[in-house]
Amino acid sequence: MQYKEGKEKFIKTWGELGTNWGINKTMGQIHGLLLISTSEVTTDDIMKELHISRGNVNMNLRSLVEWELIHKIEKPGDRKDYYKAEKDIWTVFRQIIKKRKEKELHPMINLLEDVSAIEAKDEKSAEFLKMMNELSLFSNKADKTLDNLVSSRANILVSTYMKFTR
Amino acid sequence: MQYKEGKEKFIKTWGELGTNWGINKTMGQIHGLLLISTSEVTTDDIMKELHISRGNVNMNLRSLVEWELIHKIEKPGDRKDYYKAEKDIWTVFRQIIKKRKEKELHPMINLLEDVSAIEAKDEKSAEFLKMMNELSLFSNKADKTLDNLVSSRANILVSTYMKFTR
DNA sequence: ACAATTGTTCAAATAATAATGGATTTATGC
DNA sequence: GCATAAATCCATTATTATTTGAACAATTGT
Repeated sequence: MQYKEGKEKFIKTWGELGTNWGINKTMGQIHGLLLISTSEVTTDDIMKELHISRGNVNMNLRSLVEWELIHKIEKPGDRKDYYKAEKDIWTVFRQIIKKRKEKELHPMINLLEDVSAIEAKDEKSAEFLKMMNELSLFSNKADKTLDNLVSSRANILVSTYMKFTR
Repeated sequence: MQYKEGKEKFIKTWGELGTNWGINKTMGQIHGLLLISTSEVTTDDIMKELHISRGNVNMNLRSLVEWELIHKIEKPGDRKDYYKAEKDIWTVFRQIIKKRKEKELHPMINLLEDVSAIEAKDEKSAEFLKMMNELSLFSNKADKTLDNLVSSRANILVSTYMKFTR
């Protein structure tokens, strides 16, 4: 396989993967492109490479920066913006977990707390409360577990471990 | 808050959550409805409750059965199909992990293996291979970790643990 | 101050995804 | 085996999400 083919396959697949992680296809493709770039890239580089419009690139770059998956680099004496990806995979993973926790887990935890306020006056509401309680226990446990994963030095531990288990 | 309101909020939120987990909105809502039902439900029950068409219910019930998040129940002397949800949250979670692993992680692992076949003949391809290797290490580690999570008796352990950490 | 370059916004167009509802198939009781 | 009820399929329609591109704003060098 040639480099070019591999690159294209990777970008395509990375984009598809993104759609399952709260990252849309183009956003994923841009991220994939930056991940394998040896140098910083500009909006025009991306437009040319992925055949997408300036507006699209701009919006998705903003999202990626917001997710802290890429970094903007301003060069003195150059009015272009340059971007480079966070290349530490573990950090990328943690960033995504962090974002998804905010977007998904927390609203659910809040909801479960809210709806626990109903009265258990019959079988239906009793069953409902029972399920809400189980979901609460689970969600809160998951929240804590993910916090550990994200905030801890697990980074180093896993990176080291990985070297021995490939 | 009344039961009815709580129920509606839960179903709505569960549906929205689903969209982030490879489960579409309606599929999530049906799952939510079954999760809090005290008895087995039929297609007509769901149509009435969620105001959606028979075809839609049918398609999504099939997906839910395929994901093993709900079970079909056939009653002798009754030609209707009944459904009930898997109510053990840990099992639900494991089922979703299992499905997503197949759908997302495995294609990625395969891709990474494929593209590792390119030659490292210049800086770009060397960098590319380096990143593919890091992603491989990470993906394979994740795969194994999730396997443990899904297949092991962690079920019992976590359920027990959860009782003490709420 | 002006021209040139780059970045940003957003309404409209397009594409992707999901839902409908009628046609068809399947299963069951009589 | 026939009538009927339920399930399934799927072409069409509706909805939602994404992309475009042109207008506008910001920045910098001259």
